[in-house]
Amino acid sequence: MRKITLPIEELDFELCVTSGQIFRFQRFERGGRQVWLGADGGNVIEAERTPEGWAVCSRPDGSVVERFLRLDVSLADVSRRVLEIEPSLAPLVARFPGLRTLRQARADETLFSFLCTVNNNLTRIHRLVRALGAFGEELEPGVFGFPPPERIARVGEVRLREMGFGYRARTLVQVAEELAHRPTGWLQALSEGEYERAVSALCELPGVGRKVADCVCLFGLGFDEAVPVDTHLWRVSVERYFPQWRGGSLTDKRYRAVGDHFRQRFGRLAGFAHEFLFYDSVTGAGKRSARGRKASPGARAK
DNA sequence: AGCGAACCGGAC
DNA sequence: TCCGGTTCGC
Repeated sequence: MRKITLPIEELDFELCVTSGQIFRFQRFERGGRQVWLGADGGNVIEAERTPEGWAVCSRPDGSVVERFLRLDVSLADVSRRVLEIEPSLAPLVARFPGLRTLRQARADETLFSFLCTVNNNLTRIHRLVRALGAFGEELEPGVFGFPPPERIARVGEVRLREMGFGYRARTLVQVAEELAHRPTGWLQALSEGEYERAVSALCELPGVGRKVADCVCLFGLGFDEAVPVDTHLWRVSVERYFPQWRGGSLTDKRYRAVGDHFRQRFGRLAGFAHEFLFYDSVTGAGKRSARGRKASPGARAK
C-alpha cells in the first residue's frame, strides 16, 4: 500500500473532512496512533498527521485517494490564480491552507448525504449521515461503505423516521426508489455530460433543489463550476458582491446570479474559490461581521 | 415573479 | 429559537 505525504499547504486532511463537504470521516485510535478513517466507495481511506504534513493512503485500491483528494490539482496553483483574480481574498486563503474540494467516488452517497442537510444543523447532519452509512457493508471495524439505494429503499420511511430523520425520511426513500428503478450508473453518468444538464436532471428528483443539486455536482460528479449557495454563502455573497440585496431573500433568480458571478469571475476555479468564502462564513470572521451588521446581539428586544 | 410558511427534531 | 432547503400556496 502506497502512502502519500503532502505538506500542510497542499492538504489539511482534517479540515477537508470536517468542513461540510462529507460527513462520515472520524478520528480513530489504531495501534496507539490517532488516524482519520472513512470510506470512499468500497475503499477505506486513512490519514495521519505527521511532522511533514499529512500522510494519506487508501485500501484495498491504493489509487482512489488521489482522486478523492483531487491530487491532480495543485492547491498552490489554485490559490495563486484565485488571488490574481481577487486579491482581497488573501486573508481567507491564508486562514485555511490545505482546504481542498473533495470528490466522492459514489455520487449517490453525496446525494443522500446532502438530502440529510436540508434545513438542518451540522451536529445532527453528522449523526444522520453516519446512521445512514451504517446500513452499508462494514469494510473495517467502524468503517462502513455507503449502502446502495436499494438498501435505503428497503429500510423504509417508517424506520428512518423512528431513527430521527424527520420529514427527510420520505424524500430519502423516494429518491432511493427512483435511483433503484433507473439503469445502474445513471447518476454517475451525469458527470460525462454538461453541468447544466446534470443540475436539471438532479432537480427532477423529489426533494432535490438547486443547492443539493450543486453539492452533488461539485462533491460527487466533479463539476468544478458548481457553486452551492447555502445560507452561509448567500450571506457572505450579499455582503461582498450584492449589497443591493441586503435584507432580501434568496430567490431562484438570485441563486443563479450568485453562481454565475463566481463562474464569470473564477471560471473553472469557482468550486475551489467558493470554499474559502463558505468556510470563513461558517466559522470565523465572516460570520461575526455578518451578525454584527445585523444590529445588536446584545439588545435583542424583550 | 417574488415572498412567506410549513416541515421533523435536535442543538444552541 | 434557529437551523448548511424544498415545496407549496398566495
